[in-house]
Amino acid sequence: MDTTSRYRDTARQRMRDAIVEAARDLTIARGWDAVRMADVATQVGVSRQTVYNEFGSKPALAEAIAQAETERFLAGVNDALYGHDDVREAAHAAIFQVLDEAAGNPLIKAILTSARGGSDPLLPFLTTRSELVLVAAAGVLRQWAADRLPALPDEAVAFAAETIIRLVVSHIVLPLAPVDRTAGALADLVVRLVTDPVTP
Amino acid sequence: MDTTSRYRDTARQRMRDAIVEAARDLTIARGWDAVRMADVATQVGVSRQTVYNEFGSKPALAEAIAQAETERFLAGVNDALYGHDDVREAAHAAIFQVLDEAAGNPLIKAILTSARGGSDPLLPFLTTRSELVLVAAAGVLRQWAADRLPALPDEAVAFAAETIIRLVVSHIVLPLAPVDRTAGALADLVVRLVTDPVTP
DNA sequence: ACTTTACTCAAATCGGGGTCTTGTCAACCG
DNA sequence: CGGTTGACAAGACCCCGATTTGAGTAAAGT
Repeated sequence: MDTTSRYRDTARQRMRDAIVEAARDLTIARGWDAVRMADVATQVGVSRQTVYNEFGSKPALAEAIAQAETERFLAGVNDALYGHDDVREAAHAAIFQVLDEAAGNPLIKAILTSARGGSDPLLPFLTTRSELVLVAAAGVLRQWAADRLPALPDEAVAFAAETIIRLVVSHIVLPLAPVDRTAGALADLVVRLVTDPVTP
Repeated sequence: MDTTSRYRDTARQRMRDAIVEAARDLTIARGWDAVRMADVATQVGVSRQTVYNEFGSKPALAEAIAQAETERFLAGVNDALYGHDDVREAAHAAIFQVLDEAAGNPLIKAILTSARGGSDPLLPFLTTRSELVLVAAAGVLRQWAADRLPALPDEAVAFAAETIIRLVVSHIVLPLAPVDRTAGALADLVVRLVTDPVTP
């Protein structure tokens, strides 16, 4: 029974993931309001009722999409940061990755930039999520700094993290230079923020 | 005739200014789409036809409003910068002034933040203007830096200016701390960007 | 367990009639 | 002349029923 229930759960989980993924793809393709629960079900190959059994409502499904996308995004940032020993290289990799993903993934872009007054026709409730993601991203950066730059005072880390996040979002919203150039400039700024003597 | 035409021109200019000011006030009060050309005319005390004679169309009037507001804004930044000898004080004054004005003046806020996907119901064509204003603001900062910090290389000035502008806009869009605290933190950052040794 | 079918109901969509605004013109005044 | 007034066509906008769509629920089938 243990194994059975475990199997059941993983199968169920697989189905949930498939539904979320299908809904995600449809959302990217046509926008959330044009996504029909029936379409999602058909695409996955289950019945509409099953989708309702799993997620309960359309907003709940949207929430699941947002959550999954957020986790993927934060994991990506985390991996980029920890994938390099040099501070500048780590910062560059993470910033580049975010800029690149935002350029190609409308969902991520919407999540990261919907905090503003912008009324994206996509997911109206991402406005709430946006702050959560930005706060979570700041947490990732702070954790990484605590691991790799333990000498840096918390205050300096917090300011650097917030500043870099704001600048990255700003460059997503209004890109002026190519992505790698921007990533390079911001990575340099990170180094300066992090190696600078504290304010006298 | 010289004096006559000059007088005519200043009278005309006064009327144009009055029309723009009235239209600006109405826009702030009710939003641009709710502004009727007839209301503007009545408020100034001229006929609707006169407004059309002066500006030609409603979009053209909007353009005039945006231009006037932009000039006032940039002049304010300029004055704040040149009103202090100390770099930190000058930066603080300018940043504070912009944050404060954006908080209280919806037009300025719209102009500064409409570049993004944000579909403000106010002036849809400010999207174009936004970039112009930000570029112009960068120009003001660069000129000031050239006057007050001639030793600083152009490249460093350009990066510092763009970075500060992006951060200020970011704090307008998503304010987290009180205005004076934000202004203080950004002013400190200006000092660091400006006094830092260049990248080795 | 999942599917199928059948149903309710709220909200979005559509259409059309009327109103309001813009933009233009010409006649009129000081 | 510079401004006002009144009139007017064209198009945008608004209100309001009629219709359709799609979310959500229930129950029976397999």
